[in-house]
Amino acid sequence: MVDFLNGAKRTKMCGEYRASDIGSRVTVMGFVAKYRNLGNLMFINVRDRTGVVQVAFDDNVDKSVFEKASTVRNEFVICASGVVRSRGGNVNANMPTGEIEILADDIKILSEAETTPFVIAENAKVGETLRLKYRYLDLRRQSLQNILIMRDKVSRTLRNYLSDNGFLEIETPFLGKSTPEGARDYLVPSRIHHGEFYALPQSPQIYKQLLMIAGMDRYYQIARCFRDEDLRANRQPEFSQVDLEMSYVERSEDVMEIAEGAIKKVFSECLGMKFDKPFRRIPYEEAMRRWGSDKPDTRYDLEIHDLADAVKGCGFSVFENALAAGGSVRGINAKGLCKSMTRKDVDACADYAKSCGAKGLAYAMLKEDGSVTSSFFKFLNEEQIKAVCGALDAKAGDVIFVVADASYMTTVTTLGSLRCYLAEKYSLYDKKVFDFLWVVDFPLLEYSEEEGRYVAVHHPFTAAKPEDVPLLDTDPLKVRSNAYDIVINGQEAGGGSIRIHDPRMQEKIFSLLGLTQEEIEAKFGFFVEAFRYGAPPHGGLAFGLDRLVMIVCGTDNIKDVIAFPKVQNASCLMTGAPSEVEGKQLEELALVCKQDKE
RNA sequence: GGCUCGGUAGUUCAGUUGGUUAGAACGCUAGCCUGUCACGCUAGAGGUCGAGGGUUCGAAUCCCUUCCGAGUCGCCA
Repeated sequence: MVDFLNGAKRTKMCGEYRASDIGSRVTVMGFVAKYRNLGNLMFINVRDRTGVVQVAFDDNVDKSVFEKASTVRNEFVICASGVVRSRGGNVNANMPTGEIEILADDIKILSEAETTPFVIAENAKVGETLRLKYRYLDLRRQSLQNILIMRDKVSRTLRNYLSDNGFLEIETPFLGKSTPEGARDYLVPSRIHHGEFYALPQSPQIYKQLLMIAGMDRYYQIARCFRDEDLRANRQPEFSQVDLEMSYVERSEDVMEIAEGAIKKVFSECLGMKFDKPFRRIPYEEAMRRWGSDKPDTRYDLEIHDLADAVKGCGFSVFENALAAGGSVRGINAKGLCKSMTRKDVDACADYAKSCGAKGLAYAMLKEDGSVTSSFFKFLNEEQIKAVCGALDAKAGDVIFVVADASYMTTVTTLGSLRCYLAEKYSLYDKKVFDFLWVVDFPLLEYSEEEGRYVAVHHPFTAAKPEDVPLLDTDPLKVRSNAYDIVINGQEAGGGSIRIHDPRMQEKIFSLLGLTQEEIEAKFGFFVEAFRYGAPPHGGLAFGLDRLVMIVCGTDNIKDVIAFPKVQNASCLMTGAPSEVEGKQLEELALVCKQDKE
C-alpha cells in the first residue's frame, strides 16, 4: 500500500470507529463530506463507503496544520492522522461514530475538488438527469452505495449457494448468433465478414443447454443479457441474470426446489427473514382466474369473482352481450374504500380500465349509510343485487367494480391491472411484507394473430407436461408446459423450465411454431444436432438479478440498482453513448455512416 | 410510433392578467467566530428563463417548430 502521510497507513474505514478506539493513534482517508470552521476550531466529516467520521482540528495543537485544514472544501480527498478521543458532552447520537472524534495533528490533501454540480448529501433534492450525467458523484451518496453493497451481497450469496450445490460458474460468449425469436437483438457487425453480424445474447439459453450436453452437469453464471427494446422503470437494455441449468431433472419441482432454496438464502442472508414453509404453487389458469395476472401480487385481497350466474337474465345489454358472445362478467370488491373514494376517483378507475382494454367499467359504491351509487344496479332485481354482493362478499362501505367483455382474457387482465392500481393508489398492502409464490403449468403455446402462427409462451426449448403431449397433435393451445415463474410482490423475479432433450420432440415443436426444415437448419441446426449425440434430461431457471436487488432494497426504479444505467432512450447521459464513430471504423465494417445517408 | 408530465441562478423551486432592474432557499466566494454536527453572523458573485421562429409597443408568461428528460401504452420468446 502507498504511504500517504508520513509513513502512516489507513487504520480502518471511516464508519468503523467506535468508543473502543478511544486513545488509539489512527489515520483516516476519505472524501470531505462537510466541514465546519469555527475560527480556531474546525470539524471535518470524512466519508467513505462505510460511513462518516468527524475529524477535529484545533488551532492550539498545530497552527500550520489548522491553516492547511482550513483550505479544505467539500469533496476534497484527504488523509488525516491523530488520536481518537471521546466527544464528551457533545456526542452525536445520529451517527454510528458519533461518540468519538479524531483530534488531528496532521493532514494531507490527496486531491482537490471543484465545486460539484450538485451537493452530495442524502437529503439533497437533485433531478435524475443531472445525477445520471455525473453518476460517479451521485454514487458517492450513502444510499446508492448501500444498494451496490447489497447487490454484492445478493450475488455473493447466490454464488456461494449454487457452488455449495454443485454448480460450476462458466462464462458464455457475448458475441453469438442471432436467433430472432423474442426480443430485438443488439447486433455487432463483423469486420472480417462484411454484411454479417454477431448478436449480443438475450440470454445464454442455448449455451447453457449445450453445457448440459457437454456433461458439465450443473452450471450457473451471472450473465449480462441484452435486449433492444424500449426501457421502463424496471427494464434496462442490458441487465443481469443469475442463470442456472442442471442435468438429470425431469420434473419442474426438481429445479424449483434448488431455486426456492436460493431465494430463501438471499432473503435470510440479506434481510434476516425466516422461512418455515414452501412457497405457494399456483397454476397459471388459477392465477389468471383469481388475480388476472401471470404474476399476481397476493399481499392484498381484491380477488376476481365470476358474476355470470348472479347477473344472468338481468337485461343489461353490456352484461348480456358479453355472456352471449361467450365472454364473462367478473368483478372485484375494493373493501372499505367507499369512504376514501369520490365519484371522480371512480371515473379515474374507469379510464384506467379502458386503457387496459375494457370497453367500460361498471361500479357500485355501497355507502356506509346504506345508500348506493351504482352504474348498473338499476338493471338488477333485488335478488340479483344480493347475488352480486354475495359473490363478492360486499357490504356497506365497499366499492364494487365489474368488467364485462366478450373476451375472458380482457375481463380478467383488466380487473387484474385495476386491483394493482387500487392497491398502489390506496396503499392496500404493507410494504414490509413479502409475497413469494410460484406460477406453474403455463400454456406451452399461444396463437399470435399478428404473425398468424403459434408462438412459444416461454421459449421454443420448453418441454410440455408429459400428460399433455398427446394434445400437441389435437389441441396445441391446451398443452401445458413444464415451465415455472417465481413471483415476488407481483414482480416476475425469475423463470425457467424443463427443456426438451429429445431431438424428435424439438423438431416437432419447431414445426408447430411454423418453422420450415430450412429455417430450423439455418437457425438452430447446430443445436438440434447436438441433441443427437446424447443429451441428459435437463432444466433450469434464471433470476433477474436487478429486480431481485430492487425488491431486497425496496426501490421501484431499476436505475437505482445499476451502477451506470441507461436512460429512457437507451443512451448514457454520462458517456454520451451511443455516439457516431469515425468513418475509418465504418469503412472497415463496410457500413455507411449517418452523414453519408443524409 | 402513441399518450401524459416537466425544462427559470451551480442545485431545488417561486414568478400574478403579457408590463419597472426575473426572486427565495441551499450551494459558492471573502471576512469574523474554540464545541460544531443542516454551525452561526456579515458582505458578495452568480441568469442565452432548453433552443429557434412568430404574435405584440412590450414575452419567462401566448402560438408554432425543435431539443432534452420522466412515466406509460405498443414492444419485452
